[in-house]
Amino acid sequence: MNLSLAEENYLKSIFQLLDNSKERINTNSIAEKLQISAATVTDMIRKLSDKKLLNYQKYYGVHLTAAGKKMAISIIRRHRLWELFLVEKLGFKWGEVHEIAEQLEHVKSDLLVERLYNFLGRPECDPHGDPIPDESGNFPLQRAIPLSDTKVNIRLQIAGVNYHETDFLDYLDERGLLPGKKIKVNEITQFDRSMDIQMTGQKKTIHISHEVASKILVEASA
Amino acid sequence: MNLSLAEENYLKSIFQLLDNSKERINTNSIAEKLQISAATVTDMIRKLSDKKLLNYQKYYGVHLTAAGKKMAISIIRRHRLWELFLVEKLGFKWGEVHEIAEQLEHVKSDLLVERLYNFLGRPECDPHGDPIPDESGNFPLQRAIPLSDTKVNIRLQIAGVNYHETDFLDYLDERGLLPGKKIKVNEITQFDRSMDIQMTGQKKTIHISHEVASKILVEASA
DNA sequence: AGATAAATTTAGATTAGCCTAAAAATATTT
DNA sequence: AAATATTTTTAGGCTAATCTAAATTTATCT
Ligand SMILES: [Mn+2]
Ligand SMILES: [Mn+2]
Ligand SMILES: [Mn+2]
Ligand SMILES: [Mn+2]
Repeated sequence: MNLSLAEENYLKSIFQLLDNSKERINTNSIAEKLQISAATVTDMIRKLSDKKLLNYQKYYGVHLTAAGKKMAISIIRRHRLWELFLVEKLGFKWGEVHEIAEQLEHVKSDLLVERLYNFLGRPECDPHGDPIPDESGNFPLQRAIPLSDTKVNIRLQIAGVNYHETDFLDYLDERGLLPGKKIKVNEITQFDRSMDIQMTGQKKTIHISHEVASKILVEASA
Repeated sequence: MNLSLAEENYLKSIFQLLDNSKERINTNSIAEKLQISAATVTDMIRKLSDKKLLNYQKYYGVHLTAAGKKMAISIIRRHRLWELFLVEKLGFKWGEVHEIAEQLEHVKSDLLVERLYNFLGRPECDPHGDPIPDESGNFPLQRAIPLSDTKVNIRLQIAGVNYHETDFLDYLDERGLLPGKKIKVNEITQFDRSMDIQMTGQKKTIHISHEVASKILVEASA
């Protein structure tokens, strides 16, 4: 099945909106995510339905078929591999890569993807800590939790973020709060749930709001 | 100026057809190169003419403006950098990369191109020996000549090819006749101008036709 | 020079992917 | 249960990039 750029973007967006939990999503949510009109979405989901990539029930939204899901995961895989390539190999910052990966993800060549995957060392996560599915479409287990859900004095490692706006990524960049970095929460202010955190081997503490902490993902560190 | 994929392909093809020598090229040659109808070409060159990327005189063909030439060179630069990336970094064979580079060349990001260029060591040639223009659009000097134009017993180095069909590249691949390899012509058969060549440090000689020799580019070797 | 051939343009369609406005269906509120 | 609001679909249109067939222009041949 050879899909157009537009079709691929719809599938990817629908997959992300379903979010492994919702049974079906509605026309308007797709329209909003892709910043196009609802009328256009109706046309396209009808087309994708004809191609058996999703199930569409008039007035009641869509969900992906197995084939549609497979395609969506493949596009996400490509996106994340390219993002990692841009950061790891070309020295881009993590806030700079999304737009470029939006283009690169549509390059059609299975061989290319597999070679890129190996070139990058068969990675499990992209620069933002998002999981990269393997060749078969299986996602690696994610055991990261929001920093805001942890307690003080536990050794943690930054795994990624669950919010991808460039401003936020730049904010973390400036403070050195990047994936792989080891940190510890020194104190949590009960009042506003803001926290003082400290990076392993550094004296200085960093104070971040609950809002920020809730967008940083961490896992237990050895 | 943000060009569509189609517009970029027209500019690249027109640049290649003009070949640094022709004053102007005609509608049919573009149609044939891009495998589309002449009527479609007329429409598109009118559009590119409106955008001041080429000069078009009805019934008398086109030639590129400075702006059009600059764009064309930029696309060729991207194409060749990606081809080199695929061969050097991802281990593709030189016959496998063209189609993928046809897609990658249209990814829009100047920063990406410059980072890729540096990642590859600011190269002067793509995997087929074709010159890669620098940031300003200047092509490195090419001093390679067809193998068929050389004499016997001169130390030569393979620089590239001037024919890019996969079958031909595979033929050279099988015989180890790749860019960088040092060779010497042992004997030229007057009758059909076929030649016996030998790779430096190897006993075995390889016999190739004039046709093949005319498609291999070589330069003097130290 | 006139006839014929070839190349080019014009005219009229088509498809994908988008739009707005109006109509229809569903959901929510009173 | 009506009325109202929201969501979705339908209808009709637009642009980019393509096509075929017909008309026109230029080039070549006798
Ligand atoms: Mn991204
Ligand atoms: Mn995309
Ligand atoms: Mn190529
Ligand atoms: Mn191309």
